[in-house]
Parts: sequence; structure tokens; C-alpha cells
Amino acid sequence: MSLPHAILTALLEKPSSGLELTRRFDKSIGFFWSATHQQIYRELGKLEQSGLIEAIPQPPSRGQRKEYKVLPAGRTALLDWVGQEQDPKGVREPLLLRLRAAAVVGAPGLQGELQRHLALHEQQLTEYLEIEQKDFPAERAAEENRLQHLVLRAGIGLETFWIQWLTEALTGLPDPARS
Amino acid sequence: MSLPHAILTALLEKPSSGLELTRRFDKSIGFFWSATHQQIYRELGKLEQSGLIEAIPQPPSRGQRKEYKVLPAGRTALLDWVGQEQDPKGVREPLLLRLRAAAVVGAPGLQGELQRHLALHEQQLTEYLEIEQKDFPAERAAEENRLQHLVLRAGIGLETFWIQWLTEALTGLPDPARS
DNA sequence: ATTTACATGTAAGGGGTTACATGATTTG
DNA sequence: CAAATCATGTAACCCCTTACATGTAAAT
Repeated sequence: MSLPHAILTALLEKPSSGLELTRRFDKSIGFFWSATHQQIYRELGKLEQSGLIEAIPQPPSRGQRKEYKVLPAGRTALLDWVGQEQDPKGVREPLLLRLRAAAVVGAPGLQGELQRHLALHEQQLTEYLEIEQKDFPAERAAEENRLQHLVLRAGIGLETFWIQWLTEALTGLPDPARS
Repeated sequence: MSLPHAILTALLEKPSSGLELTRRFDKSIGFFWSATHQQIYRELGKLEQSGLIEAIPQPPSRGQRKEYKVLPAGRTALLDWVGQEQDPKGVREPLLLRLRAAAVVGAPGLQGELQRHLALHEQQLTEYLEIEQKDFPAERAAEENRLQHLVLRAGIGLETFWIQWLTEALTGLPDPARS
């Protein structure tokens, strides 16, 4: 039940249409909870039906922009959700599965795949670091947006971990394959 | 499409029945790809229909143990899958979402939740470290099961990261709430 | 007028989660 | 034989993914 609350958060930060939300997800919340526009439209419909959000009155026709804002009930629902106990869900990373499978059936081409992942993680880390420089400059070690910064630091930490792990993995198996 | 391949890997390591697989998942593969017995039974059925695994002949009645082994076609399918390019999927961590939401609607009780998560991650790390000591002792810095060890090291690294991040987060907000 | 970009949706299928159902085997 | 345990399975629901469909507005 995370997506609806992600949407509520985004709408509280700024009322938006479905497409706007999709774009904002692509470059902020989506970093740790991605969603496609299909998911978002469906969820907006549900949230509206539940009385948690409201569409700003418009001639409702297809292909016509429809902007939503959060109702008081929506804010309450979000606050409830934030306060709930939720256990962290375990890792779910196919690459680790594939390594384990490779230990059994062999792994031609795995080295290349690891290098590809390494490059992708380095790219993501760079993106995060740029955002950090832009949004959280050292001067105002803000109390205001400390939480947002913390979230970004989680992303940075995770990418850093993967880069380190992949590097270690690659220095270990310098032979291209073993079928 | 990860679960079937996780099962193929497990069955190659050792032919098993559905319930055995469920238990083995709970304490090894399941650390980075969990599955319930319902999922496993359904998937075993599909794999058998596809001709990738085979049940060792038994009077097939309900409630009767049924052991599966991997067929050559299954091994091939797994090898194919290991060789495919698959992009890493982004993080999907509700706790980060909740922090972000807390930045908007406030966060009574969030500190307690962070401490709870910290304890859970410390517990998981301990479990991983025990497995490492038992299965990968320093003496034989094995080439044989290097890949398995690497996978475990990923788990260790991830838990370590979360512990560090949560600790940092908690030292920052020593006030119990702010609604 | 046609194309392009914007914007909102529908449909189908896969996978995961939870609750429940049923048969076999062991134990008291 | 009654209860507990082992073992396999069904059903319903929800979420995510992918591909496609439809309508509006602006540009050429």
C-alpha cells in the first residue's frame, strides 16, 4: 500500500495532474518508489473515489488536463500510514540470484554483466551527488529539509555500496568465463 | 521471472519436495528472494508442465510428498537466464517514502520506528555473520564457492549500510516527535 | 490538413499475499 | 480414535508491467 501514499505526499508538496505526477516521480520520489503513468492514473481514480483527493473542477473530457489536490481526509490518512509499524522487506535482487545460479551452472558472460551494472550504479550515484550539491549545499546544514536530505543520503549510500561490492566482485574473477 | 529460476537453482543443488524447498528458501535463497509455499507449489506445477523439471514417480495423491528434479531442458533454461542482460531495479523501500511523507505531514513516533528497524537490521547482520563464520571460514579462502560467498557478502554489506544510515538518522533527531 | 506533442485512459497478463481447504502420517 | 503435524493445493485479491487506445492542442 505504498503507491497511494507516495502520491498523497507528492500532491501535498504540489497539486498536479496525472502526467505531471508521472514526471515528478521520474526524478524524485521515483528514485525509491517508481511508478508508471498507468499506475498513477488508476491510483488517482481510487484516491478520488475514496474521498482522499479531489479534482479541481474542469470540463471532464478525455485528453483534458485534470488537476488534483489533497483533501483533509487524505492528509489524515497519510499521517496514519507514516505512524504505522512496517517491517523492512528483505532484499529482492535478481543479480544475486543469478550469481547463485552461476555457481551451479556456470557463468559465461557474467563478468560483462557485472561491469555493466557497475557503470549503471556509478551513473546513478553521479546523479544523486549532483542533486545533493544543488538542493542541499553545505552552508545551510538545514534543519528544515533534514528528512529529505536523509532520504537522498540513503540513495547515495546504497549506490556507493553496490559500486564497492561490484568492484570487489570483479577483481576476484578476472577470467572472462567458465562454462 | 526470477522465482522459477530461483527454484531451478535450488533443485539443482538438491532435488526436493515443495515443502522442503519452502524451508530451504526460508534460510538461504530466501534471504534475497523470499517465497511462500503457495508461490512455490504454483511455480513447481508450471515448471513441470513446461518440461523443465520432473516429479520422481510416486502415487500422485493429495498430501503425498512429491519430489522434483531438474531436467536437462531446465538446466539450459537457467543457463540462458543467467546470461541475459537485466538492469538493476531501483530501490523500493517504504521507509524512505515514509520519511519523505513525514517531512510534509510531521512524524510522531518515527524515532521509535527507526530504532525498531535498526534492531531488526542488527539482528539480520548477526545472522549473516554467523553463516559466514560457519560456511566460509578464513582458512580455505575458497575458489570453489567464491560466488556463494560473494552473495552473502552483499547481504552483509547491505545490512551494514542500513545500520549505519539508521544510526546517523537517529543521532540527528533526538526529539521524540514533531507534529 | 497533417503531423507532433500532450494527456488520460483500457486491457491483458504476471507475480505476490493472504486465507482457506484437504489429504496423509504420526502421536497420545 | 482424536489431535497434531506434515504436505500439497485452491481461491481471491491486489499490484505491477506492457502494449495499446483515444482524445485535445499546438506547430508546420
